[in-house]
Amino acid sequence: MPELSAREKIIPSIARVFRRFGYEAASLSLLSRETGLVRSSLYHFFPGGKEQMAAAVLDLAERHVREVFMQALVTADAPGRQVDKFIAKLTEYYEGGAIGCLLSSLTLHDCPPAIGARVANLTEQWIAAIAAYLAARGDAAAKAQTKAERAIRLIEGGLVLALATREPRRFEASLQDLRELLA
Amino acid sequence: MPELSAREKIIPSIARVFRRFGYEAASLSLLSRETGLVRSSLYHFFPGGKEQMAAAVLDLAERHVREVFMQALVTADAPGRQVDKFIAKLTEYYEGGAIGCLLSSLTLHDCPPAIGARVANLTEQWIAAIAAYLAARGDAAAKAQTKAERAIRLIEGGLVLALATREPRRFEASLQDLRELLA
DNA sequence: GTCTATAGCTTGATAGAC
DNA sequence: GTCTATCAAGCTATAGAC
Repeated sequence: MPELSAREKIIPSIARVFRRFGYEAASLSLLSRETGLVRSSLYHFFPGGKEQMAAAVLDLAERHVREVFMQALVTADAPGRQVDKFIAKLTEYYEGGAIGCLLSSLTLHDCPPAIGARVANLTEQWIAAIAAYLAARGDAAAKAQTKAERAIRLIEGGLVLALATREPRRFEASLQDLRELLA
Repeated sequence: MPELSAREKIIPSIARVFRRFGYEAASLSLLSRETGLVRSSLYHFFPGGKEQMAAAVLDLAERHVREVFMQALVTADAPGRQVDKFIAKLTEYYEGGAIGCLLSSLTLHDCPPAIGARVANLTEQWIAAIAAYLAARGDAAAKAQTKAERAIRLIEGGLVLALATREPRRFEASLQDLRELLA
């Protein structure tokens, strides 16, 4: 377990603010409150300001998709339980449908072009990773791609519905559909 | 065709800004530019400011769901084409996946409690309306409810995916799944 | 690395002329 | 009904002490 730098330690807090408020509304005051650092201290770590903070958050999200979500699909505590583990990690990250997704948070509304491009890239990576898993399981390439896109839609649609109706259990229902899709 | 008041005429423009930018980031400057009215003129129509503008936009959206989307499910140009018409109206409203949904725009990020509550209510109305359609078609009540929630997830998830990857065609793919679900 | 202080702009909202 | 003018508060960002 490598020790985290002061900079790395605050990135999850920053990520939470972006997920909750989106790019524009994630003000430095909110980021300051959530990280426990005053505004100018944030500029010490991120001279590029908000945009650099968002970029750092996306770096972490990219690693999370690779090292947590996709890793769950290749290793599991019990044999044949990869999908269960994947879904457990999703539930954990999205707090059971109580908090939104970076991908939608940052791109549903306007954000700097560079950030939007990175979100698009990360989303494609995620789809490709799920498609690769399905292909390794025996699906034909085209079928795997279609199912992977459907999987992401299930996750994102379930989150939107859960947040809009304030019924987190609707995200859980979405994950049940996801379980069937990937099984 | 009832003639529209000056107030009613600008509401669609206001709606577009909220859909594009969300509640917080939909600034009066943006609303002013889109409607062609200066800020104080907007306050003439909406003394309650942004929150009242959002409420007016939700009133319109409620009517749209009832009078356009749900109406499509009960009347069609050709017999047995209700679902096709419904999907055509969705494509039109969401501009083929190029623009987001009010429901997600307003609630994915923070917004005044009254607005959040109204979005939750509108979402439930929409689910209930689709469930009622499915029940009238012969589905059992519980099955109709599950399928209706799945339908909304398909629409919302497809929009998020289309916007995040800047690939509007992914919304169209989502609507194909919706066609199968409702058929 | 963390802070105080401050600059300069944009925000939501109000007052009042026409 | 549309405008100009204005306000206090919030915003992003910078300078510089410790």
